[in-house]
Amino acid sequence: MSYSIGQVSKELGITIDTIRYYDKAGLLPFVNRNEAGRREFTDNDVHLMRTIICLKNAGVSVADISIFIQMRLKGDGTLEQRYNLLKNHEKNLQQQITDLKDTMSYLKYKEWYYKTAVEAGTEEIHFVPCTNGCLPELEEQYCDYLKKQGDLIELDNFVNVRDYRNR
Amino acid sequence: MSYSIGQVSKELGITIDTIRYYDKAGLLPFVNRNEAGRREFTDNDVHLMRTIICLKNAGVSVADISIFIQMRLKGDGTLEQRYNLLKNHEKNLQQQITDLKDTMSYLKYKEWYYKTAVEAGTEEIHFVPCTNGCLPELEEQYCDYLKKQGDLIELDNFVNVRDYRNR
DNA sequence: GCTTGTCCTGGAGTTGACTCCAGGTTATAA
DNA sequence: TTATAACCTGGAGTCAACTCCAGGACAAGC
Repeated sequence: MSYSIGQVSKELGITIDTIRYYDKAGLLPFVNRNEAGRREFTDNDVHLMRTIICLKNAGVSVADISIFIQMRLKGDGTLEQRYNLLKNHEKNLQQQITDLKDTMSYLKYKEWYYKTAVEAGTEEIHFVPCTNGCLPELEEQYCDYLKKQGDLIELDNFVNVRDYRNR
Repeated sequence: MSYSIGQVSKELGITIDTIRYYDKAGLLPFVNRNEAGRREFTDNDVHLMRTIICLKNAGVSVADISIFIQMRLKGDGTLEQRYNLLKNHEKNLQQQITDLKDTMSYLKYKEWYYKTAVEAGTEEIHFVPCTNGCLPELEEQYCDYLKKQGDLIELDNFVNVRDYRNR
């Protein structure tokens, strides 16, 4: 049993053009063709493509994934290299996750900022009078708000982010 | 006290060209110039730029950040719109974090796959004999490994990801 | 006062990851 | 059997986000 490019496209949620682009870029050397030259994908091919998409989601470039696939073709001699490549991308990924969490923390602070401003009807409640600069105690006020909410995890995270940003 | 574009560049870890690009794109209408036409950044400007970089890290496009900044210039009438814009990006961000965590889970599985293959000296230990396809019980083996390690959180996450992928 | 460094603008070039198109072949359904 | 749907290739186009460059102005150290 095999699948056409259109079926795989639907299954994986990526366009036909993208699959062909990946093929051109050397990401799919394992996909066979029928007599007419059309691609025929096996279940295993689709599984491998899920791994490729996973690496993409992890922020690995098409060029790097291509290197990984080329190593795969070379056999067992490259096992360790492949392991190291993944380990490296795990580090990147961990950093990305940390960054996004920090960004989220900051975003929540900004949401609080705008929620309170909307309630007050003006942004000025956060400014030093007669300026466009924020009050120095603003972040402290937000911490108090988090404490009142009992959100100690977010509080802890925000304090870290704030320390970093004001470094 | 004010800073030159070069100082800000170092402070924020982005290039001078990128700062000028952001300015051209309408992200920095608040930055003033001196008599000679050079940009002079205040502490508050730098603080605002950190927020812009934060939004960038959250995956917000330069065009969307520009909209946000334009709303800021329009004053209190846009407070609610700004809050909603942030709330929307919070959703995106939460999705990104979830995706990255799932990707991480899958990456760890692949690392285990390669670690065991390296130890065995060949990738074939994971294949159905005489094929290039993986054993159907492979993921189960990994689950057993996680259980033995006592890593029940990762186990739980991996099972979810696996269910989704094998949907 | 001269050299070297930092800044300015407008605009062109680059990169990565697609996305689209022309022109053609094969498969399927009425 | 004929239309239309799905596939093929090579190559051009697009888009976002930079990145670089030419040509010129101002600043700072010696």
